[in-house]
Amino acid sequence: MPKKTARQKLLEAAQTLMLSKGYPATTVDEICEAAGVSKGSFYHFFGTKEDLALAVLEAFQARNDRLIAAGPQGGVTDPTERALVLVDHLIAAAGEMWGAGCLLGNFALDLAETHPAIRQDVSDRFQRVAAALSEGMAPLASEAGIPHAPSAEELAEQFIVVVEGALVLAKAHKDWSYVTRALERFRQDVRRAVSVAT
Amino acid sequence: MPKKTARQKLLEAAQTLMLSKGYPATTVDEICEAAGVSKGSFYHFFGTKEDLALAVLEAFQARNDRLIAAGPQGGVTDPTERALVLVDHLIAAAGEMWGAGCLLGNFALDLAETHPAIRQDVSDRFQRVAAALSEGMAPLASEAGIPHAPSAEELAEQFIVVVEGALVLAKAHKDWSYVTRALERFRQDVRRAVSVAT
DNA sequence: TTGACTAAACCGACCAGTCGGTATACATTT
DNA sequence: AAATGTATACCGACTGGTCGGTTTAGTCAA
Repeated sequence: MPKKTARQKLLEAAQTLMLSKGYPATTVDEICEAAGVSKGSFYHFFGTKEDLALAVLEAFQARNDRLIAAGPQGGVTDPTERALVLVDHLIAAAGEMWGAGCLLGNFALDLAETHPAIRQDVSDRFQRVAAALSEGMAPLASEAGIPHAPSAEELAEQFIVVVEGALVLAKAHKDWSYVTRALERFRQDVRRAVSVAT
Repeated sequence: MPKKTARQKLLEAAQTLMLSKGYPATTVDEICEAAGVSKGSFYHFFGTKEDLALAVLEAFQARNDRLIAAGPQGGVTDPTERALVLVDHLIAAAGEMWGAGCLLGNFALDLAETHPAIRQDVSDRFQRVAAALSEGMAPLASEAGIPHAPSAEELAEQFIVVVEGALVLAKAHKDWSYVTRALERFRQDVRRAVSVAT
């Protein structure tokens, strides 16, 4: 069982570098140096740079899945309340999940046209989190007491849209508060659309 | 009369290529070939690839400014109505403005860490459109008949967030309808936040 | 012995940027 | 009107360096 170090260090170094500079600007040599690992090792573990990117994507989303599942919404019994707690938790954990950016969004913009396999992988992963969030937000949709209220799928989709868009602005302005504000507005929009106080 | 051909063709080719593949993956040779212009010409007009990127950015935003200004909101007298017409126009013209993506967003994610000058330029341009939209949306903020209603600045910021985020998803899924839906939801959110019917 | 791993030299493709040169147009001089 | 100067547009082979990836030669632990 190949375990602990080299591969893991490569994944972490690659994630950091690719989040900050993007995939094309991150060189294999650079990743190896940052990980303190030889290039021979790199190609022992990953067939190509693209393979590494897919593995990093997997690790990135696995971590976020864990962070979402670790929220307090599990302990809430009332369905509507649980959905609202989920939204609050997503917002509270945003820094941990996307503090350095979102690999899915970065890769989508960078590689959609040039690396079809990565684009497909990113697309699938977006679908998966959309489905998961949609399930968690379902009570908010059935609750809807207002005309043109969005479905659970729409709420989930809009959440992802807001996160990705806010990250773009945060990076452009080097100011993470764009994310905080955008998510807070999303929170208010959801509550208005469903007519829940606060 | 300003000269017509080579420089202009380079700008157009570069815009198309950079929107689709991103800045780093777009080579100078490729731009020259697409423009039907020699490399010598390229470096006659632009000092570096980065200079070209800045020029393309300028052209991109100039075009969008024109498209926004060309909307029907100018002819509306009632302030609130005019602001709502502006929002509708932005959504209607989204395809023309961002049908192939948004250079500001692409560059922000791609180049923020590696090309400080471009990042600064993008940041300034985002600020500029935010200010312009904010001015156009001001009546909606003062109208606010609902608690926690967003300010005009917040409305403008959220609009940009939604556009950029939706473009990320559209590219990931190769499906532009993500933009249409996200903007439609934004429209509803705005009207709810300001309590205007429809 | 075998399989995980290191170290570094190496390769071919490719890339941004350079350089020497030609072409045209329009002045200025003779 | 011819000759000359000059500024700008434009060309494409070429250079120096970088990148992803390979190869070789070896280390170390189970």
